[in-house]
Formats: sequence, C-alpha cells, structure tokens
Amino acid sequence: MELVHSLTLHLSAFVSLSDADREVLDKALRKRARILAPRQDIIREGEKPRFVNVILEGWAQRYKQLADGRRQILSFFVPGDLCDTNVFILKSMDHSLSAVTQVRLAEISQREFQEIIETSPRIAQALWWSELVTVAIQREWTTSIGQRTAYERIAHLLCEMFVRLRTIGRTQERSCEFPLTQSEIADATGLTQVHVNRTVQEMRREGLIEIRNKRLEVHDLRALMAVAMFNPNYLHLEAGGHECIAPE
Amino acid sequence: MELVHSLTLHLSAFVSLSDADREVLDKALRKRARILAPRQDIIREGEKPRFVNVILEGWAQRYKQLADGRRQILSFFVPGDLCDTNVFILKSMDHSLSAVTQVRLAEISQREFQEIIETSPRIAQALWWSELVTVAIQREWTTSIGQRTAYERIAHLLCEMFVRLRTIGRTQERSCEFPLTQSEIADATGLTQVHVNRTVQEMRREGLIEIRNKRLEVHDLRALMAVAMFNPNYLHLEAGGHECIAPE
DNA sequence: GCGGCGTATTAACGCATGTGAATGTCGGCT
DNA sequence: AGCCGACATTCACATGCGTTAATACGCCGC
Repeated sequence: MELVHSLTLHLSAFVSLSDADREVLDKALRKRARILAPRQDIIREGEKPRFVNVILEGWAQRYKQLADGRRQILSFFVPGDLCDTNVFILKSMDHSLSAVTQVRLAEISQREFQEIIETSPRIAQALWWSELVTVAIQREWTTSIGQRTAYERIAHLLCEMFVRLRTIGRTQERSCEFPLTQSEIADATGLTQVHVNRTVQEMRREGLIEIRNKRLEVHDLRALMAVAMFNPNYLHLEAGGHECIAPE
Repeated sequence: MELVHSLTLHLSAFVSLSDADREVLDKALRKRARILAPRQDIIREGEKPRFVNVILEGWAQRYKQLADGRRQILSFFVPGDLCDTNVFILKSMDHSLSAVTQVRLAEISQREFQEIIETSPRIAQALWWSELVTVAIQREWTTSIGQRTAYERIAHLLCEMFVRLRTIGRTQERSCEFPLTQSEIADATGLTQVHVNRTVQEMRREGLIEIRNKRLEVHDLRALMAVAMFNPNYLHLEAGGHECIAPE
C-alpha cells in the first residue's frame, strides 16, 4: 500500500537496497496478508511455526507465560519488524506472539523466504543483520530487567521504542505513537502496574516525558537517555545511532 | 583430542550427523585453537568480531556492563556451544565474552564457516538450530529475571545447566560440574551475592541440592524442576527433553 | 604449619517494589 | 445524554531483596 514498505525502511538502516531488491520485498509482502484485532494471538506457544511474519502496520508483542499465569513480554514489534526468521526448523513455538494494537502483517512461507535469500544476497545480509539485532535487543532487555531500577528500566524502554520508530520514520520531532498500557509496560519490565504508574508519574513531574492518548512525548531525549544509560550500540544502526543523541 | 567433539554431541541433540559431517567438524575445530585462563576476556564490547568461537573445554560467559559498572551475565557456554554464529556482519560487539574456568576454544573464520555451511546442509541446519536455541535461552532468562522469585530463578538456572550438560554427556546420575561462584550466579540472575547465599542454603536445607567443590549435586531433579517451573521446551531437544524428568 | 586470598556465611537494618483494593477518568456505544 | 468498560490513579501496608560490613572457611604457595 505504502510507497515504501516499513520493511524496506527497517532494512535500510543497515544496507541501501537497490530498486530490484525493493521490488523483491514488495512482491513477497503482497502474497499473504493478515489483519488482527488488538490483543489477538498471532501464534501460540506449542504451535508449529509455518511462516515468517512481517509487521506492516501496528504493534505486536512476543510473550511467555509461566505455569501459574505470570506473564513476561519479551519484545515489541513495530512496522517493518520480522518475527522469527527461519524459525521453520523448530517443531514448536516456545513462546507466543500477539497483536498489541490492530495489526496488519504479511506471512512469508519457507519456500518464499528461501527464494528471496537466494535471489538477493544483499537482502539476505540485511535479514541476518535484522535477526542479530533482535537477539541483541533481547540481551539488552535481560540486562535492563536484571540490573536497572524501575525508573531506569522504563526510561530505557521508552528510549528504545523511540529510536526504533525513528529509524522507520514514525516519529515527530519529540513524540511518537505509543499504544502500550501501563499494564503492558509492567509485563515487559518485570514490574507491577501500580509501580509503573508511580514511576511514569515521577518522570512526568520531572518534565522528562508525558504519555497520553497513546502518544509518547519526549521532552528531553538526552536526559532520558542519560538516566536510562541508553547506549544505542546494540541496535547496530549504520549511523551508529549517534544521531540519536539529538543536538539540543 | 576427544574421540567425539562436544560440538558433535551438541549438534546431535538436533540431527544425527554422518561420518562425513563429523569429519568436516573435526577438521574445522583443529585449525585455530586458543586457551584462556579463568576470567580472561575472549572478546570485549566494542571490538570487531572476526571469528565464531566454539567452546571445546571449560565454561565461558557472555556479559554486559552498564556505564556505572553494574554487570549482567547474559548466558553461560559449556563445551560444544557456539558463540555468535554469523556475527561477522556486525561492526562491533555490543557485549563481552569471557572465560569462567580455564577454557579451550576453537576460532572459526568467516571463510571457513561459510565453507562448512556450503559443504554440509545438515550441519548448516544444525547450526541454525543451535542459534535458535541460544536465542530461546536468552528469552527464558529474560522471563526468569522478570517473573520468577530468587528461589525459582536459581532453581531454574541449575535445571538448565544440568540438562544442557546432560545432552553433551557431562553429568553423572545426579551431579555435574558447576564452577560458578555465588557471585557469578548473582550476576546471572540479577540478585546480590548475599541473597544468592541465603537462597542456596535454603535449597540445601530443603534437601533439593548441594553445591560444593565446584560440583552441583541434584538430590531431587523432579522437585527442582517443579519449583523452577522448568519447561525444557525452549531447549528444543529432539527427544523433547522429556527424558529430563528422570524416573525416580 | 603458617599466612593470605578468594569465597562463603552471618547479621542488622533499610528501601524499592509488591499487594489488594477502592476510586477516578475518559472515550465509545446506544 | 448516560452508561459501561478499560485504564489510570491513589492509598495503606507488607515483604523480598539490597546494603554494609564483619567473620569464617578452605585451598595454595612457601
């Protein structure tokens, strides 16, 4: 639909794609589309993975539930993100994927995926990069939950989402879409909803940020990054993510 | 040195390799070896990755440090484990690797790695599987730190290491090597050393486990798995890991 | 056998975050 | 306009885990 797919923008953070490459991607994404309602599952733990999912529109999440119901959100996906490259090999999912907002996604079969990789080495490389970044994000989340305080953790999540959205051109000067509820932030950061509320309010009082109407307003990105100890190196952006630290 | 390399055993948890496959692996591992003293860094954050490292002997770890020195251990490697398949693409490491015990490892260059993959599709598949398992472990750690209590978290780590060691034939009936200090367990689980001590003692008092002399004795694996809510599905073992739940 | 160093153990105390539950707010549906 | 459901906010209180620091243990080198 769009002139430039989010996937193209996402991969362009690593390599510049040729027109032919873009054509290949566009074609792949047109094949098999799916629209999901907010909170609907995309695939659940235990099921056999059959497609690579590419988010075209909306936010999605990866999560895992313990036997007694405790839930950990493991990552968020925004437009352009791929869920589980090459996951076909596995017999069954060890976690679930679901929509956060309404989501439009493209399913790519193993055959199609293989074909893309063989057709365009440049795309293959970019997909590898994307996969490595996904893993690096997971590591950063582990670090965040293991070492950062509640305040730092939430600040870090906000920085990450803001920067990721910026690479696909989905931010304004100092704001971006932000459809997460406090309860979802809680499940993602290993905190309780009540404590997320306390903490977000503190950040607001201090003039760092504001979240309302499903939008995040970042008043002072530099300061937010500083308190979060946000180092964008793990996103492996070509520009080094240093343009992140916006000139004030 | 060994008749069967740990790497072969590790990959055999997913596919059965042919003699030719084993030959390919053996050859690759003989090329470039390195021995590291305990605690010595293998590669540090910021450096350019040039090799895939395969642990041949000893334990290693992946870790990340925040600006102010707080450290999170992100994963442990045991013999047969690969560190960072295909990481060549990236400009620089976003975390560090270091030895826990004395470590013997093999470095595989990008060219060699490429060659292996092209020579043997079966090995290529197995390497992919291994990579997917590594990521799944990372997700499980995120879940553990985010949702499990200290007691559950430590129990979970013990279960994981025991089961992983078992797939490479490094366990006895109810015990295995376990060279981690309480301080390292703390950095891996996001706890303090003092609290790890309290918790490990509690587990000992309850007759679940015993750690002494760099060995872990698991008195009751079933019970340990139960308190940890340990579900081996994320290790994606062919046997389903169900033989894990050892008959009493 | 002695001294030293890395590690484990113990203790007293504090606080960040959790728990449970009531109340407020706002946007959407009828 | 009014109701409803989802979400945010507030409050009182509880606790798991952190902090600091002193002490004990066990192995290694001399």
